[in-house]
Amino acid sequence: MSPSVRPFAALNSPSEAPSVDEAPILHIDLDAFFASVEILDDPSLAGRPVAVGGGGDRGVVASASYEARRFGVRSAMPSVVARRLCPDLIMLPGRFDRYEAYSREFHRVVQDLTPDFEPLGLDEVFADLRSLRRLQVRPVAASVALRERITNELGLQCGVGLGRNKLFAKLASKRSKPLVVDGQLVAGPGVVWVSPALEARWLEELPVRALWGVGPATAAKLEKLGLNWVRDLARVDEATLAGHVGSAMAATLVAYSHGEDRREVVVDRRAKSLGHDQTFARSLQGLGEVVEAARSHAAVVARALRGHDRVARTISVVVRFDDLTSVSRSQTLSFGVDDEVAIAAIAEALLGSIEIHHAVRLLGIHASSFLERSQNQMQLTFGLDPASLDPREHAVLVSHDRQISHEALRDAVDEVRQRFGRAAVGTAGELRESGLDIETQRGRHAFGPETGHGGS
DNA sequence: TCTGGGGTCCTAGGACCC
DNA sequence: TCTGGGGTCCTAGGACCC
Repeated sequence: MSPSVRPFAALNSPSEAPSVDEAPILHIDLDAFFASVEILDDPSLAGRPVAVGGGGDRGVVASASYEARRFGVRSAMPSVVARRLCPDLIMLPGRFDRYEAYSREFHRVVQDLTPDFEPLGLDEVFADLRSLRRLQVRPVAASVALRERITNELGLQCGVGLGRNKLFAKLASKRSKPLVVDGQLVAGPGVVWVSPALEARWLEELPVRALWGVGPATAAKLEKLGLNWVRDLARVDEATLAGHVGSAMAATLVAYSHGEDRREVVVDRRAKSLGHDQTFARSLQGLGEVVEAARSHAAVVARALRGHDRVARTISVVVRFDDLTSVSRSQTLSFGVDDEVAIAAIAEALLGSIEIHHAVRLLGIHASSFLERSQNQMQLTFGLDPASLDPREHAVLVSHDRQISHEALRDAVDEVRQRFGRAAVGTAGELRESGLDIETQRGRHAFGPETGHGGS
């Protein structure tokens, strides 16, 4: 059931146009973004069912054109299913450099309206309009102009939502979009404002699943409690709810059910982690193949870290088996790394502690606990008496070389192995037998269990 | 129909410090 | 002999978002 609230229908009525204080938060969402970029770059695709995503047996749809959606194709749907629903579906692998380029242009247009905006992924933005109060900016007029510029300058369609907070702005932008009804495409209103007077009516008709943060698992828990609608949440005891969904989620849900959302528009959100995951078309068999894959993963992560001018103190690995169970391991170092040999060494030691009992369909390596690269050495020395440090770690500090010392890294790898006991060491031995020792990669680093620094 | 890859945040338990 | 409470950091796993 959908809320019986008209979209903002009076764009030409100044008396109904909200002020910045009535509609301070704006949310824009580009329509079918990846698929639309593909169609712009290849106009022969226009009017045809196009999806971007993984094409193989294990792929999913990342973005689907409205023509594809008429057949029921949706984001996150397995590609196998999508092709079944739409045999003529044109499945494209995705060109993220292009999407990033369009995304930058998108942000440039938003920037012209206000610098107070927060991107979410490549195709969405929240903006806080309050700094425009004194410029007499009217949110609806600004939204209409924004849509026009995005259409004219980028060739992309989008929907805009306006509301008192992020919760309502996002609900509104969703309502602004085109809709597929009985296989037919119905145009959306383009700009929707949830006026404060109508907030309660919007919430009244909304299923819990429509709220930010409520996915399949939480929705199932709520359903068991008889909580299917947002209005049900408004009457629930928060402490009781917390017993089922955790205290943070309970507080958030109860607040949302009353139309309250304290989330700010955060302008300079900096990444807190960065990683690379890959699902293999053919699952990997045994530790040797997994370790080999980890090398190239480490190189990807290292490049990304350097691209962001960061070093990471924490390296994590995640392995997903064919039975879809996952295991992760992580290690936090006393220093940051951004070097593929170092990341590979830590990752391999962590992988050595995982029992590879099934074929491996996914491997991920992630980096977090960032330091500014320029701070790495200083961070270590600040407040520390070098005399209290392990002499080998001290060697890192006194070296002004950006590269973490051989010895410090070897100690870190040893620490991983100590944490996980003999099994990890034994597994590392297997690595050597499989000829995958890390010293093969660069020649001067060797982190075998007992070899010390070998190398050529 | 059977689940990607980029991320964020939360939780619970344990270690450690004061 | 048996036992505090708060705070921080780390780890593993889970859920969610685009």
